[in-house]
Amino acid sequence: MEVDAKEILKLHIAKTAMLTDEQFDYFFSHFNSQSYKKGQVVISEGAKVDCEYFVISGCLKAFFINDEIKMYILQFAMPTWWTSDYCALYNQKKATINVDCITDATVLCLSNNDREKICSELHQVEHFFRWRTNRGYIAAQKRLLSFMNNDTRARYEELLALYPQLYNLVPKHLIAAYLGVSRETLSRLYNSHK
Amino acid sequence: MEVDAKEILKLHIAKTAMLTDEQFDYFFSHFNSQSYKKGQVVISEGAKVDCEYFVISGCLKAFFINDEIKMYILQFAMPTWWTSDYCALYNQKKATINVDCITDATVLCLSNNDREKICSELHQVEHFFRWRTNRGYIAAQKRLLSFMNNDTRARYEELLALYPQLYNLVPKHLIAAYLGVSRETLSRLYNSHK
DNA sequence: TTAAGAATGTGATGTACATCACGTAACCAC
DNA sequence: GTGGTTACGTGATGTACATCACATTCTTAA
Repeated sequence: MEVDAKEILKLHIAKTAMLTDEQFDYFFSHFNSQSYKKGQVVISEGAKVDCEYFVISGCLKAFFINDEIKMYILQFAMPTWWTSDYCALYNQKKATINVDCITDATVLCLSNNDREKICSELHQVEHFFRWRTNRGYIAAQKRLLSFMNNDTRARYEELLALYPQLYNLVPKHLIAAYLGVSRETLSRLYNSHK
Repeated sequence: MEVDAKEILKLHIAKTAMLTDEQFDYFFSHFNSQSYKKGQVVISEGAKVDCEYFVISGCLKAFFINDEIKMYILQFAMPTWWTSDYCALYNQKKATINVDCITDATVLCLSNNDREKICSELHQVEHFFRWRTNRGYIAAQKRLLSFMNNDTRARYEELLALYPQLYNLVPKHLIAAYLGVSRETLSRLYNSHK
């Protein structure tokens, strides 16, 4: 399992950065493996945020709760995805969002300090994180556009096209929370024909 | 003017990265200064995207046109902001969004190739761009949350709190296009008391 | 100076959604 | 198995918004 996780991260990094085996081993030595049960909380609003998380297996969600009532999902985190409360992490603030596990999950944790340390020690690691964040930025911008431009049905179909696994993996009210509509509306949507 | 621009960029970079004067001069040598008139197009959909733009003066907008009808504004770019079609730029694709000038403007252009070149040559430059993108990512995520969570009035007030200059600088239908509502709705919104 | 085009206001009407309310079915714990 | 919680469907009603239509100013160019 440990070995698997290391291999998964290695392949993931190799797509963007060139690291020698020794460099990668050094890089990897800063990660801690962690296992969670379905429903377990990883980051909770108001708490201190120390780490970001690289998902090895399972599925997490990053979400915001408004007025203690409505939940909005910022991101589903599947294997090889990164997640955290980046706003809190990078600015050393208390968490404003929550992260928990939709299924049992294993992740690799990297602390903020260690990330900054290895980024300054290894230029290629800094390069990797620049590109990773870049892709995240582009994805967030696309989702923003989709929000403004498309109606709920189109966004629903877009989501399932992007993550076909999601339909069977997560309960529908979470999909609704990602799309930003009520579960009732989503239910009516895919039960009406077409 | 040239001197001003250089100084503005230098101060901007210094907030995130430590560059010696020679390093900064070298960095700066990759930028081209460019002036535009109000209404001039910087990037148009379907065209090749070569550069990103650092705004020295004036105000630009990055926007998407849907079905040749409705416009959605992704970003207003004010002095010391960066803008481009990053999706197209980083993936070497044709532009899917447009960028043009709301007012007369001067910018510093940096080509994709040159950015990658100086990023690999100067670790501190890579560091700068990682942080810049990071801030963009966090801002995009916040805006996404605001879209899901807040109604139009709250988003309108949020926008004006963030950019007080905007109210007098840009026509209201552009503010509506940023908020993702019709200009009629926005008009009714701030003309109804409260 | 004038004419044309933008930007803005405002009414009337339609609609996609939220919300509330209630019901049923599936899952889990003891 | 039984009771409790979670997931999910579906009707009725309300509302924030889009859309269309038209009037009014403000801007700009010839």
